[in-house]
Amino acid sequence: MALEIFGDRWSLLIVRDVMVRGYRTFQEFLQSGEGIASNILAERLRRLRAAGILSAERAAGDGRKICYQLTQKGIDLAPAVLEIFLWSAMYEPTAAPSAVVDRMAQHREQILQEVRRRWAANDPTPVLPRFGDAR
Amino acid sequence: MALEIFGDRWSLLIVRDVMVRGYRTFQEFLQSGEGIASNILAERLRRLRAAGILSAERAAGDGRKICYQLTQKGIDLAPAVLEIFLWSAMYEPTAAPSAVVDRMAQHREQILQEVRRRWAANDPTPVLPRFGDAR
DNA sequence: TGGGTCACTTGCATTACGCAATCTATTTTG
DNA sequence: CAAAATAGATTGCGTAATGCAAGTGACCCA
Repeated sequence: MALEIFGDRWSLLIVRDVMVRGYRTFQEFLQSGEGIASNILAERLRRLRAAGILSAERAAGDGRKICYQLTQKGIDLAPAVLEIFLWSAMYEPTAAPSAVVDRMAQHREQILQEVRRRWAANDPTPVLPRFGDAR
Repeated sequence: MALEIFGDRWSLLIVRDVMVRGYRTFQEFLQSGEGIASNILAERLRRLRAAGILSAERAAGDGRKICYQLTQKGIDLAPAVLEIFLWSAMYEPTAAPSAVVDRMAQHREQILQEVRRRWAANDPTPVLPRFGDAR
């Protein structure tokens, strides 16, 4: 399995954040509340780019910011991310309300379509609210 | 997400091995060809038990062996493991033949049912052959 | 032009990991 | 029944990864 890439605590979390929370910049990842250190974040972003999962370009309008986005290879992780989320929500009491989760579990394809649509449209609107923290 | 549990290189690999390759004992995990060290394996098995994903009992017939099995919580990881496998197979050239993978991708539910059936029946027959190594 | 922001980088202490050897309990062999 | 073998796991030790705080250079804004 792809655990050379995801075999660590942060990489999949970054992918999820850009995928469903619409995060795009270093600061957003850094302040996402999971507590990743800045050097580790930089290293993971570099690794994800090297793996062809993220792409990066300077933000139009603010030359300091770098805008990270999922590649096709990256967005193709959506089903895996969704399944891990659903499992997590099923067994970790602090996550999203179970009614919401149940509904999500019954409409997997619909959710994936929406995630893919937002990716294609470059729409950073979060797919999910943050429910405390659904980590 | 459940990356306190899976945020490392080995835990998900162990779950996959017991889920689809039918591995049950310390030696089988150790010799699975991924190269995990014995101290790390012991620690991961302990952690997975503590997380309620694996259960362990002495093997009937040979009191030295310990037979690890997935709990309900563990087998519920099957969809996530499958999606990660499919993604991996899609993007890593060394994995299983693409015809096999394509067929799997089109019959997800069927495969999951088979995995669950073998779990319920305590049938250790591998679901997949090993294709070199589909890691 | 000065202060703030942004994406990192650096230095250093702590922790995790990989490897080989070792230990205990149990089983098999002679 | 004693000796060798096997299974699961632990220990010691060197290396790599991680966390934390501080710093750097490019860029933006008043």
